[in-house]
Amino acid sequence: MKQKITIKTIAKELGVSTSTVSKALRDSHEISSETKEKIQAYANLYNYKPNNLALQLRNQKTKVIGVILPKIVHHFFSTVIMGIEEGANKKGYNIMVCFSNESYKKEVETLKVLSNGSVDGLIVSIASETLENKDFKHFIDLVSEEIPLVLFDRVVDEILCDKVVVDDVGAGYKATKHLIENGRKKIALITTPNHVNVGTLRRQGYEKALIEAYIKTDKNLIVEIDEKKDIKSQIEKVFKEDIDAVFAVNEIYAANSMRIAKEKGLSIPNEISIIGFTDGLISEYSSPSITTIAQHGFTMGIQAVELLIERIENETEVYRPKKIVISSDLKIRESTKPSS
Amino acid sequence: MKQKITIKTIAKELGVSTSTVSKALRDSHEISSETKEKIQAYANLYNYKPNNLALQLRNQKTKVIGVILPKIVHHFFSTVIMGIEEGANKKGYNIMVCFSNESYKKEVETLKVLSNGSVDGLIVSIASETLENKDFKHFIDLVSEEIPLVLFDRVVDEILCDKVVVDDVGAGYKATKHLIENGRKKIALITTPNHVNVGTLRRQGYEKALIEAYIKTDKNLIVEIDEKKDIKSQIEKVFKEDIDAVFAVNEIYAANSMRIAKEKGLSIPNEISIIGFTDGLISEYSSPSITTIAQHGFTMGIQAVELLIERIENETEVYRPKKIVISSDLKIRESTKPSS
DNA sequence: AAAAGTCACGAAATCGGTTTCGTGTTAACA
DNA sequence: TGTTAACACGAAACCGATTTCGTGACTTTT
Repeated sequence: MKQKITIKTIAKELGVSTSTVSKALRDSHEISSETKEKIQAYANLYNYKPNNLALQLRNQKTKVIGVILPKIVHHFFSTVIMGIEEGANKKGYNIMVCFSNESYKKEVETLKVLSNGSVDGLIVSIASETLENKDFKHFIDLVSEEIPLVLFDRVVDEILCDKVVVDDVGAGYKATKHLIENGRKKIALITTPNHVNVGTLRRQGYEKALIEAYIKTDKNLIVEIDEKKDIKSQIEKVFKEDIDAVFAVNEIYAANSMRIAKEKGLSIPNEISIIGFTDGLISEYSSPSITTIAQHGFTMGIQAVELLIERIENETEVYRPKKIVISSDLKIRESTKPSS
Repeated sequence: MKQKITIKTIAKELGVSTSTVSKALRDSHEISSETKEKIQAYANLYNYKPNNLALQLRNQKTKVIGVILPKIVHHFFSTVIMGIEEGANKKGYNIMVCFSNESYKKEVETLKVLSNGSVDGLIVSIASETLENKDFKHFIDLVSEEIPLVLFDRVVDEILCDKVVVDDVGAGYKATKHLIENGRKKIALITTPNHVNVGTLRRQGYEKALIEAYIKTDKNLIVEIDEKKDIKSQIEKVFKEDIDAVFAVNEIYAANSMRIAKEKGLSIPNEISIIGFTDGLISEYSSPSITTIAQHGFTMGIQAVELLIERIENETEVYRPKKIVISSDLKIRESTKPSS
């Protein structure tokens, strides 16, 4: 990189001190207008830009927010990032995005690197491996260092910090209830393994709706997907049962279910109704389009970042963790309708 | 944030100088093993972590790469980010992601902020507004400041820097040729406005394939989508023409075309074949699944970041801009087949 | 004319590290 | 015993900004 022009260069070149240059550039009243003009002209001419690192070091703040996500090729996380970025930008912050790729080890490392002063605060959604092995020490350390932290979507009670979550139980309930109201009784649930708690919560909602309708939950209708194996073949099994609806906890599972249903010659939504989660492009553009629970990722991002910046900028306040619950909406499309 | 422990704290506490602490922590031979152990033990106990900002300022490098994208809720850009992140991480870099949201103004601002010393180099895909008004001064300034810059996908000749692009002409040619080989003759092209040059290039490939097959290009079969208006209604117009195939330059246009075809009761791929661009989830999961040109976003990301880091770490070299062309593959699925 | 106040600027500390160079003490060698 | 070398550590400069405090030169007041 080309040698950058600094305050020192300007000072030497114009025969003044660095303090004078600094003050002149910040338009201080201490400096005569003559000198100011001279310095400002010079700075403009050589396109002087103050070095961010120096400012960050001196001010003890970076105006950067670290974001750690499990993955990104996923409509929900993409929209959350958009929200975070927009909210951050509005307050003059930039974001530094990293991915854990669902790996515990990478999460720990990334957290360590970012918490060394590179960022003023962090927004994280926990990696599934971490959720599985239940080791949250890296987060707890972070909290005890009092580095502002907001968890979203995938959160756990063990970590005492601000959180933004979807009303997963309510969402699972809404989805299931919608199917029941459509006259469906044999509803399959395609969900994640138990340790990914959002899956568990959505399942609770599912079970609650069934109980209310006096339908016995049937374990054979519930599939916990192991993402390391082939997804489609795992879902196929449940189609051997007698079912008239599928509730999938994400878009991919829903799309796979639909494909299987079609292959089996089942008409959607007549013979079988399908409902998904995450209102992404697949749901919108598949045919029939898929009824989903819209998670409002953008809103979550905005809320998370606003909460975080609030913490960063008002650290005097007593620390009492907040939890924001975003309600989700049912978006009815073509893949569900009352059974005839 | 809690007062962080610094080298100075340790020095004072143990009655040594800061230089001694620094050396001890870096395991210098200048320090006696006694002293080293004492200092290291203390540092561990209080969980000392060196302040990144201080190091960055001193070393004059941040180990951060800035990435500016036009948008992210887009499968192609998501995969590129994944590639960039993975490549960066492998070399010990982190990435700072920003979005221009296709806006010229935001692109200029973001570029200014990031080039103030916050990053060692930049990877950018140009905003469409910038392409439209052809004002590249902010990029040219960047290059003249010798800040390492790699452009990808959306690039222009006016900016002299490293570039990573898809073989767009070739891809457009491959797609069109595939349709022609399938016996299609009346091929509609759904593309972007002219200023987005990837669209233009793909169109060149389309025209080349037509010419080779002695098919006259028909302007009525070409639609340039204005994304500010409703996409679907713009595409619908071309369906009033007599067509037997559609080549769409991205996934969204392809999905919309398919939807329209279905609504019109045209059978896919028999009566009409559809081919898209960007091998994303929509193409994979829609039914019929869509034949596409796979852009290899992940590879592009990796290549871009490797090129950039090469520049950052070997600045002595004479500067001769490189251009890497990633070839794209045709991924044949259900939406195309020979006409009977 | 002496005291007080204003103006315009510079010296130096600071942020948190690293690194060069210097120095006092002790051990080894001639 | 005098010289030299090795050892273990500290002082200070440096990265690039900001900011407090001090000061010399004038001007104004009494």
